[in-house]
Amino acid sequence: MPELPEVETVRLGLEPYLSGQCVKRAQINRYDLRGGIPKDTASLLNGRRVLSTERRGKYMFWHLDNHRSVIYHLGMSGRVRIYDSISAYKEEPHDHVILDFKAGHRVVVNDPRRFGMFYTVLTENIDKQGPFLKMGPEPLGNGFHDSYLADTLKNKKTPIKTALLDQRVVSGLGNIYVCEALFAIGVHPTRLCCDLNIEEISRLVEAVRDVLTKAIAAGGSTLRDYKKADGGMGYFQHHFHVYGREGDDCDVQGCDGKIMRMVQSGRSTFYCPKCQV
DNA sequence: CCGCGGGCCTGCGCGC
DNA sequence: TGCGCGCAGGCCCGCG
Repeated sequence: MPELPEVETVRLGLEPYLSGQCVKRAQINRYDLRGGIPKDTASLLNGRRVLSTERRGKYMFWHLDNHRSVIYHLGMSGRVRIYDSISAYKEEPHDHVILDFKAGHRVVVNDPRRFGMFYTVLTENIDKQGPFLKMGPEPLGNGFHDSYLADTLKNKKTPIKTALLDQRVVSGLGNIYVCEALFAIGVHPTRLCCDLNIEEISRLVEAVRDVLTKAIAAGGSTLRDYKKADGGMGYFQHHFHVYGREGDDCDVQGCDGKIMRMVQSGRSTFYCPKCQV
C-alpha cells in the first residue's frame, strides 16, 4: 500500500544511487506488469545517465539524459532493492527489472503482484500523459489549500472518504492516510463532500498535510509488502489511530468508543463512531 | 460527465 | 496438518 509517504521514502533512498549515475545495462525479466513494460525500455535505458528523480502523487520519475523519463508506480507490492555490487545480488522471485550502473551497483525492481507500472515517456510529454492529465495538486504543495478543496468538494455528492481517494481531487493519498486524516478532524467517512463546512475543510487540509509530513519523517508505513529501498522498515504504522485497528479501543482520552470497519466503494474504512460525526 | 463496481494479481492468515 | 477462501487495494475500464 505505498501511498505518497512510502513513494517519497523510496525515492529519497534511491536518489544517491540514481542521480548522476550512468546505466551500464538494463535487463527486463518479465514485461507483464500493469500496462506492460514497453519492449524498447531496456534499450532506452542502456548507457543513459539519470539526471534527477521526482515524485508526483504516487508516481516516481527518473529523468534520463535522452529527453526521456522512467515512470515507475509501485502499485500494491512494488519494492526496490539496492546492491553495492553485482556479486552481492541475491535473486528473488519477481525481480522484474534489473539496472546495473557503471559505478558498480545494481538496482532491482521487484513486484510480486505486478500491479506496478514501469515505462518511459518523452519527458516533455509527461503532463500530457494519462494519469497526470487530470491529477490533482500535491497535498504538500502550494496548490492544495482551503479554497481549492472547498471549490472541488462543494458540488460533490460522494462520501468524503471516496473523494479523498480520487487522485483528481488530491494526488498521493490512499486508504491509510485518508482514514487517519478523517479521524484526526473528527469527520465521519460517510459524510458527503457538499455537506462539509469551510471550517471542516480547512482542518482537513491541515490534517492531510500533517499526517503525510509525519509519515514521511517516519520513513513511511511498513505493512505487508512495503519496505524502504534500503530494506529497512518505515515506522509510521505505530502511529495509526484507526487503520487496521478494528475492535481496538479508541486512543482519544476519555473516548470509550471502539474502532469500526466498514466498506465504502469496495474498500475498508476504519473510523471511531464516537469521535467521527 | 460522474459515480460505482468489477477485474487485475499474489501472498498471507484464518477457519474448518 | 492442509487446503481453500477472503482480503489487501491503486488504478483502469465499462456500465448506468
